[in-house]
Amino acid sequence: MRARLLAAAAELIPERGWSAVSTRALAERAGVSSSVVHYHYPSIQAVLREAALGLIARLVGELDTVLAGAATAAGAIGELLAAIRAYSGTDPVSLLAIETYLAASRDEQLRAGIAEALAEFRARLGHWLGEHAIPAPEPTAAVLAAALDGLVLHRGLDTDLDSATIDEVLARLVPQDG
Amino acid sequence: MRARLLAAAAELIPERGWSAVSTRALAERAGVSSSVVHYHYPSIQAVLREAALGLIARLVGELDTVLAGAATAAGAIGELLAAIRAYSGTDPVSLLAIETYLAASRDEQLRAGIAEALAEFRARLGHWLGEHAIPAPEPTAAVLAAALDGLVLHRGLDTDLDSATIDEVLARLVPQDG
DNA sequence: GTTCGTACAGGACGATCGCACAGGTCGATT
DNA sequence: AATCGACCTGTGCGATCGTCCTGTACGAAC
Repeated sequence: MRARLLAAAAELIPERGWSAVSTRALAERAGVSSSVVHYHYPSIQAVLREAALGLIARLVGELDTVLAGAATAAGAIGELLAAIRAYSGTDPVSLLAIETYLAASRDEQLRAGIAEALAEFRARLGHWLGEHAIPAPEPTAAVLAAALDGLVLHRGLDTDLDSATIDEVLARLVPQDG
Repeated sequence: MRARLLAAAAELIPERGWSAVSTRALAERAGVSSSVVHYHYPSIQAVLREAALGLIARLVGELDTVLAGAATAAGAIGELLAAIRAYSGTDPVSLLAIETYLAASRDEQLRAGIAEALAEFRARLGHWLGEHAIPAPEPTAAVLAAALDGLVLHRGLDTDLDSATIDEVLARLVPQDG
């Protein structure tokens, strides 16, 4: 039942906004009484936090499988862009991620969790870039991660952001010796 | 008095979150009765929308003065990074901007307004890049704008993101012939 | 067969929400 | 002096909020 509550939270946060997810709406979506929420969790915030951090962790975990499909650095950019192509900036996953960024500014526990996930993402990406002879791998990973998040953010406002030219521009970030 | 309400909204949106700004809190911050809100505006959403779009427009307007201080493309990157250095990702302006992005997904009028502002930002930046012989200026401007927004977003979680190395990495986006 | 802990339902608490409406103050107009 | 419109206050409506409290169904333990 905790899983059903978490799934309901993951649906409602993008729909209504973090601070507008109510106990009753959450329970109704999960198909249970509103008392169940406070039986399993001390507060609404705790449900939202767990649901959000769970999704973020899954997103970070996807990085490895994405990078596994790329041989060159430019190829990795293409793979990364292809991976975030599913996130239109208006889909539930994108919105939930951004909502979590914001809620983290008002919830220290959430901030710590998401900061750890971001650090892990950058560390893995930086390690991969270093292995593929990209100069300054860690800062490059940081800029790349920020650019990917920013692109998802902007794609919610301009759906033209997935043109092929974006790939070429973003590939400038990973200069190859050859 | 409308100005006082808008100023109060600009304070409260980052503090509480878009959907958690109430009529009474808004009125109290502005130093008036809660009825004043509905006297000047048809709804709370209308106040938040006007306040948010006003701030976004001011931010876009800053671009020209920033670019005016740069001669080369790499110099422009430095100026842009210096300009967003004031936005820590946890300051009111950053948070208000991100809140507006999110609220736009639930408010078509807001979405149209912010999309127009973003288009203008990219057009101006793209035009400047084109004048300075950067290849593919428009897509470069789009990626650059996304990267800047993403960097602000991530700086809220990792304050190390303003190291000098970021400048060099981001400067790869604007290759010069020489 | 009785006891007991777990997992749920239902209802009620005071607080707060957006919004509407009736009155009141006050400078400008006639 | 009377009138008017702009602007603001106070109050109240019904709805919804988070949380707590009281059952109750039910399988496991003994």
